[in-house]
Amino acid sequence: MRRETKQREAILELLRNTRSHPTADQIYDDVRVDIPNISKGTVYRNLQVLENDGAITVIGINGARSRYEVKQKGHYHFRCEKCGCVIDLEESADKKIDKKIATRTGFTVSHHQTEFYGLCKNCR
Amino acid sequence: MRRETKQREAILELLRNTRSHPTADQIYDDVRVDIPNISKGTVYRNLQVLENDGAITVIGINGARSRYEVKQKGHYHFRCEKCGCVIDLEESADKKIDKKIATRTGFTVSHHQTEFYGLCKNCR
DNA sequence: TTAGGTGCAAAACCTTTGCCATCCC
DNA sequence: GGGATGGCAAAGGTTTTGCACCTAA
Repeated sequence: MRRETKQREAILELLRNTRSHPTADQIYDDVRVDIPNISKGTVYRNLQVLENDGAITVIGINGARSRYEVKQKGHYHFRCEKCGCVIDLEESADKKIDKKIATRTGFTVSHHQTEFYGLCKNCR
Repeated sequence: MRRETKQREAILELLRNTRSHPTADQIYDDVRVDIPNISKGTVYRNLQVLENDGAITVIGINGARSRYEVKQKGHYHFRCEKCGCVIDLEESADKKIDKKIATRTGFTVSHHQTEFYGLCKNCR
C-alpha cells in the first residue's frame, strides 16, 4: 500500500509549483531546503513511484538528463540546443494520430511525445 | 581534415545495413566481430563525428540509452514499452509544424522528433 | 504491528577524456 | 611529417540498489 510521506509530498508539491522541468538533481537541491537530510536515492525512488502512479511525466533522456513535470494535458516541448532549457508549447498533442499509427501498424499505441529543437529567445 | 579509417567505416556500414537502431554498446559488440580490438571510446567518438557530419542521427526522446540510425528522410519512431525495440514508422515528419511553432513562439526551430509508445506486435 | 519508506554509501551504467602510440593524407 | 585517430584505462556524471533503521497507517 502506498504511504504518504513528507519527502514524496515535497517533491510532488515542488513539481506542481514550477514550470521549469527540473532534473532529479535540481529537485534534490530544492527539496533539501525544507528537508535537509533527504537523500538522492529517495528523490529518484519517489520520482519513479510518482511516475508509476501517473502523477508526473518524465521527459527527454537523449544525452541530456531526465526532466520531470506534473502530469498535465498532452502537450509538446521545445528544447533549446544551446542552453538546454525545456519549454512547454501550447500546441496540444493530437490523440488522433495515435489511433492512425495503431491502425497502420497493428501495434497498441498509448501515447506519443514530440520534442522540437532549436534556439530559444535568449539564445538565438 | 577528416580521415577515412576502417573503424569509422565499419560503424557507418553497420548502421547502413540494419534497421534495428542499435545502442552504442550493440554497435561496439557488432563491430568487434571484424575489428576485435576496437575500443568503446572509439565507437563513441566516431558516433559523435558521424552525427556532426550529418551522416547519422541519434534518436530517442525517452529511451534509456541513445540509439543510432543512418540519416534518412524525416520519419517517426515507435518504441515498445515492454521489449524496448524501436521501429521506424512510415509516417513522415511534418516540416510545416516546425514553422508554425517558430512563428508562435519566436524561437528558431530546426526540427522535431516524435516517438510513439505502446506495445509492438510481439508484446501486445 | 508491520509493510512501505528513508538515508547512506557503494555499485552499476553509460559516456567522455587524457595520454601516447599509430595511421592516413 | 604531422595532424587526425585509435586503444586503453581512468574519470565523470547520473541512476539504481542493498541494508539497517524509521514511520505512517
